Amino acid sequence: MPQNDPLQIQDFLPYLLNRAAEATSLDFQKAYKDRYGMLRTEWRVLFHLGRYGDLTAKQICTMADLHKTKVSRAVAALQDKRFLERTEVPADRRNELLALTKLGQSAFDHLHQEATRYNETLLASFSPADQEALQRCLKQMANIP
Amino acid sequence: MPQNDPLQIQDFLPYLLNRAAEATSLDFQKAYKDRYGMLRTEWRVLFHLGRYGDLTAKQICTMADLHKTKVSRAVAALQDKRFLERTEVPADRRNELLALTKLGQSAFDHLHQEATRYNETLLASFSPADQEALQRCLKQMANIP
DNA sequence: CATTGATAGTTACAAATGCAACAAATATCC
DNA sequence: GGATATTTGTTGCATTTGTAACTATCAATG
Repeated sequence: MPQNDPLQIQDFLPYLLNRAAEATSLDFQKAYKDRYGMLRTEWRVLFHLGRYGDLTAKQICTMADLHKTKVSRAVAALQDKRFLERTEVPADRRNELLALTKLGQSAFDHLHQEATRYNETLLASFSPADQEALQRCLKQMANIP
Repeated sequence: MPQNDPLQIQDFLPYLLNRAAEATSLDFQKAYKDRYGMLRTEWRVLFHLGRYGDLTAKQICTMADLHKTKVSRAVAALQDKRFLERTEVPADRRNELLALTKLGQSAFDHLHQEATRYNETLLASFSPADQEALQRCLKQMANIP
């Protein structure tokens, strides 16, 4: 049984994933930070509402695996910026349904387009087989179906 | 030219990478957080010193792509916990060479073993081809040679 | 060698995060 | 139907991070 070389830091997946995540996130941040004054979590929440329709905060927590505190503050910030509105759900007044405003919708439309373009550019440098392997492995590690 | 489906959040690489990075990092954190009281950046710095020998803070900044502030604080914390010592470099007194203590070395030995095991377990669920594709794509996105 | 500029590292302050405690509404169980 | 538990969401406080300003040392240029 051969003794392998000692693990290098750049082969340690949590490290490698963090570096790749930070590099790409900081890169894409250029699309929303200055223009819309959003933070990363706000952009994530906006994406969910724009792409998947009106949701409650709890639903976003579950879908995005975000802590309710983080979502609560992102929602408040998006509301301050007039990107979304809350409407009470009479059936269960603990819930508040979150919906994008016209402004929020147009920001989403633009950013979703940018995200699509960015993603395509990133993926374009990999072979189709690599793209497929990458997505499959990442989803498994992230516990995403 | 076919119009693809609108991009899903779980196919957006910065998001997917962040989720995978968080999931694996939180998982591996179990190895060092309670037992050694380290934060993620401290563990990273420890790894560099243990794996690559004595380094200056600046060298760690460059290698790990970390801001000097973060490294400065991680080094101070590791020093407080007696995991490393600083020695002045007479040739250039701006530099301080960082070296693990016996305690730091033994923590590294243990954690490096844990990291190796953790990494192997993670990778074991992927085919060799997938493993190779994953590492290649991640390194490219992270700008790591 | 004196002035200016660059580099290594620290610190101060503001912003963001995590965690626990909290309030309000609903569900459960006797 | 009333006590208790659970769920949704917010708030307060401590910790962590990011940014910019700072100190100290060295390099370069006249």
